Amino acid sequence: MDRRQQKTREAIFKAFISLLSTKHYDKITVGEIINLANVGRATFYAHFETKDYLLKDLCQDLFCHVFDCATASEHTHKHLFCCNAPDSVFLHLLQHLQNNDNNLLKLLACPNNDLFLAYFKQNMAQLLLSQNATFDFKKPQDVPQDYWINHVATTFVETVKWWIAGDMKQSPQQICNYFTAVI
Amino acid sequence: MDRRQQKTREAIFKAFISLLSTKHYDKITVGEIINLANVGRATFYAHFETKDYLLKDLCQDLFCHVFDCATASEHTHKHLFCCNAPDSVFLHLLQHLQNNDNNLLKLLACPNNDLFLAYFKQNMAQLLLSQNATFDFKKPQDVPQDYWINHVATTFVETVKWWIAGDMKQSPQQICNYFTAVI
DNA sequence: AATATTGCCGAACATGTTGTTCAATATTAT
DNA sequence: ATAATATTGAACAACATGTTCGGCAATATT
Repeated sequence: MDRRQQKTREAIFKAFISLLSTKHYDKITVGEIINLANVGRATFYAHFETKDYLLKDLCQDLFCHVFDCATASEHTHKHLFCCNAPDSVFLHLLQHLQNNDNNLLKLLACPNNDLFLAYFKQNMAQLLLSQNATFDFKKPQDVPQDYWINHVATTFVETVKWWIAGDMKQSPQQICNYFTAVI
Repeated sequence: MDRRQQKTREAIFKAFISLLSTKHYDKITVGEIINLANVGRATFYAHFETKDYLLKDLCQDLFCHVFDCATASEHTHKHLFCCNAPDSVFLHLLQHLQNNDNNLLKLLACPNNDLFLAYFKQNMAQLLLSQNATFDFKKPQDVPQDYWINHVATTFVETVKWWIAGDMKQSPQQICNYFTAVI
């Protein structure tokens, strides 16, 4: 890809993230984004059809990386999955979050950024499906599978939100314990 | 209150609910609302500062009624709470939902109506706090109280969402069972 | 019943946002 | 070098917001 495209794309992403951390998604205008990104109006629309697509693309980039890491870790540090610790994929994600990889933290802390959280949840559910065998044994017998998946994904996202809202005073391990305690 | 005010207020609420059930909150314009409600522009703004306040007021009206019912039921049909059935307040709410009281269903089924769901959750959490003694015994010992409250409220809201998304094929009792199974 | 108060109307208005277009310019690839 | 491609910035129409106003209609007060 053209170096120019990369530069503007990243500038827009960066400006967007920065704005998201200070105000609600709905209240951010394209004008603000392009000002902060120092990019022409026409350029913005050459990259992103609308603001909604910008968020979508950003999420795709972000989650693609994080969750690829998570699944890749099956191979790279497989030990996490081999020692009777079926929750470790969660722990792993929490540690990523604590390191604030990819500014995910900023976005999760945004006031009411529901669209973003929906994408997060969606990716979680997908991950859970693929990891199905690993944690399946926990599921109560008489509950539908999709209900269960949705519940676990939701609970994880909510747990993270709660963690961040409280300034992340607990360790990832501690949070992971809370999470597994209620699941 | 003046009869005229009531009429327009209700007309606006009705139009708003109707629109919400067909499209996303963000995409609804004040113009559409006043057209459907058959109300002048200035009148709308005499009643509601902005569209956000309209939603807020609507939620207040709705939840105030539903949750007042729920807490009032402690007195009116106290039997629900006296027979070793600490989950019955949930069942009670689910039955309300199935009857589609106050069009709550329509609103819950809306695509991505996160603000509304946030209000719902908030009220749930409040209810849980007030009912604390009733269900407290379920809480895992080593988990913070506010984390637990948030978790239960979230799970309930998600359960309802899942129920509605699947066209409410299960009975309230069945849903209540799922809910208690995962909690 | 007469009067004062209050709410409604609807049109017009300033303001701001969106998404498109276009010609000029700068950067990259061949 | 030259062709292809990305960026710019300004201008534009279309639309949404929230305010203002004088005239009108429904209520409340006496």
